[in-house]
Amino acid sequence: MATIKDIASKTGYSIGTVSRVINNKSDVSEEARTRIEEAIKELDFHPNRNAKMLKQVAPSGIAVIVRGIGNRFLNSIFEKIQTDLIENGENISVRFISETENEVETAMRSVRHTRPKGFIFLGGSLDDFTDYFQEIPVPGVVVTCDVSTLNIDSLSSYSTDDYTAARAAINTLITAGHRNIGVIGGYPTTNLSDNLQRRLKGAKDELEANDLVFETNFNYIPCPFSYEAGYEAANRLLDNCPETTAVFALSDTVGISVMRAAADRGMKIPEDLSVLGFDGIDICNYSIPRLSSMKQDAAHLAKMAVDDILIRVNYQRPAVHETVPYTFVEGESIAPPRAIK
Amino acid sequence: MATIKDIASKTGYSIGTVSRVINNKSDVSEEARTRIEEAIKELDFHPNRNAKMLKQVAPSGIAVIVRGIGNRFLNSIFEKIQTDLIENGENISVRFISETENEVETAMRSVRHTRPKGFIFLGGSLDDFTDYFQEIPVPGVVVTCDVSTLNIDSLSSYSTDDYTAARAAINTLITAGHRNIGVIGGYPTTNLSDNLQRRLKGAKDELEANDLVFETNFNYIPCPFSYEAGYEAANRLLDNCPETTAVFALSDTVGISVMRAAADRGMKIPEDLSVLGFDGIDICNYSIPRLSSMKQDAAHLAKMAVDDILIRVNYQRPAVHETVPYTFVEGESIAPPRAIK
DNA sequence: CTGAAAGCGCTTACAG
DNA sequence: CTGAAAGCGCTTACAG
Repeated sequence: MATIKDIASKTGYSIGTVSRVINNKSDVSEEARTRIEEAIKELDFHPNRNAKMLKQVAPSGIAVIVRGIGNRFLNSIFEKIQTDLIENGENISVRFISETENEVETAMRSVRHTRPKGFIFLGGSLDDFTDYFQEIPVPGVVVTCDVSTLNIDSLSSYSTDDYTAARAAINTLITAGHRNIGVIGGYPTTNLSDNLQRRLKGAKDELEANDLVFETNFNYIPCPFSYEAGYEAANRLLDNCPETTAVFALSDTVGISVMRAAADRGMKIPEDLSVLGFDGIDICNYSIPRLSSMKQDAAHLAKMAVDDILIRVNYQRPAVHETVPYTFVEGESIAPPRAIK
Repeated sequence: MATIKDIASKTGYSIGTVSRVINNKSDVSEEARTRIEEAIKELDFHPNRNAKMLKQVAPSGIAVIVRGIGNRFLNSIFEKIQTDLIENGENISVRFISETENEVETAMRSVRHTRPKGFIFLGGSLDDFTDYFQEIPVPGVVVTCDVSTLNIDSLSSYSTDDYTAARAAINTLITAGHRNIGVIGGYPTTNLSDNLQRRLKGAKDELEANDLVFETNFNYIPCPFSYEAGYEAANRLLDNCPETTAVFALSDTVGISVMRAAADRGMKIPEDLSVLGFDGIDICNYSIPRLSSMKQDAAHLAKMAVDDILIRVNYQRPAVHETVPYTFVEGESIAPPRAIK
């Protein structure tokens, strides 16, 4: 494998000069640049990144960490962020990690080894940031999860107002005439700054504000966001509360499996059961029936995150925490309950 | 950030000795090991991977390259491979790349920088391997794509027999009584070793063996594997051939959107239109109706790939190319055509 | 504009 | 069992 030395000896220049052309430094003669570039082509030379990073001081590029490998919603944000970043001429490195990994530890490793100028986190757990992010010397922004309560100067966040969106979701069902409403998805913890907890709290508060019940493991069934888990949870809910006429699913994936579970019980959607999802991923528009959903604005979130990091990477600016509007996307999965039709 | 020198001076040992305990070499006294390990904890020292890789000669770990970021089927294989590899105590590094990137170039960069012992490729394009894989000095295995025709000594492959599975798919529809069959998905190229091309060829051959037509852009509509593209393709197909009673979709994603498109045209599934997908991903079991599919055995593919690479990483063995059985998973999306009911 | 030299943080023979 | 030294492939002041 060709090294910088091979290029140097082949062209007769010193490795210092070769290094300068590799890194597009200005003080190199045209002739040197041309000859060295030719040699690089010829020998198929690629600088060893380890050696480069070992010595280089200036951080470069933006590191994106996506927490949730198969997560369609985060994937859709990622695709937009990638496009935006490339348009702005920034190098980008991505890591997809599973929900069980710690994104901030991943980031710390990244800082040590690849020295990015800044981070974008898609998804994330509040606790991970609380424990470690202070130690990371470059700015970051987290998307889909409000971290304003953490008060970390270098960490912005852009998220949907999950609490309000969830209240609106329940309200949509109530407005359609439903009084027997179930909730499925997520897991009950005490960390109320977590976005799923806000979603849950919103559902609870709106139900209770309307004198409706919200009881964990009765009409609220926690579950992970997979089809399988959602299906089981839906069955538990419908076993517990056979009079249920509407379900708010904390994610679209769960919403899809709720529809399936209902169908397997001979219920028609939306006539016998209304279902409302969350996120607004593409499958909503292709399921039968189409799944109504509280849609998070992925494109907007992506744009805010990119603009923010590109500025804060170059200028000292306080972190900002903003919320982007959600929209109710009407599908075909909500109708008034049979009784009042 | 603490370096190996800090540990050395803190403990009074030389950096050589510190390096030995970091790498679990045998010839270190118990006392040295203990004291150095303590210091490592205390100073929160993490070896700089760039420096390590720069010098280290012995390759380590298995690199997995997944080509297709949001691909549910490849994701499901990946999850199993990850588990298998961890159980075997192997370090694993993953890269998710998009279909437009070249997986072999990614691998070459990886070799240069992280020196893995071997590669597992999930998905892939034959052409990329043809051009470059010879230059990679460690063994590899590609999953879902048969590369036996390439005759690269260091490259195994495990795949579904796409050709036969596709013939069986069409045959299933014919057996159900269909004569007006459409095909959707993939793209027609000339590279017949590509797995999608085999799938396509299988469909074509089986149709023609039964005196049925297969005509690109008439009853075969090529399209990328997204809901949106599948939906449009389905509409084109049904516009072209209104008498279609069954569709073979080259992926489940496309199958789902075919069902949606048909429903939007007022067709009932399976009464008016039978749909058969390919891959057997989890959504098949949660769609309404459940999507019948030619299922690839993800768990089996994963196990074969891991066993293969773990052996060939340690012993000189010829590459092997094997095919794992597919299974027809019956859902609720296939019925006889109305006419003969 | 260019070269010579130091050094990034490690690993690895080589001595002892 | 341990240390001293060379060197991995680069970048970066420093001279000139």
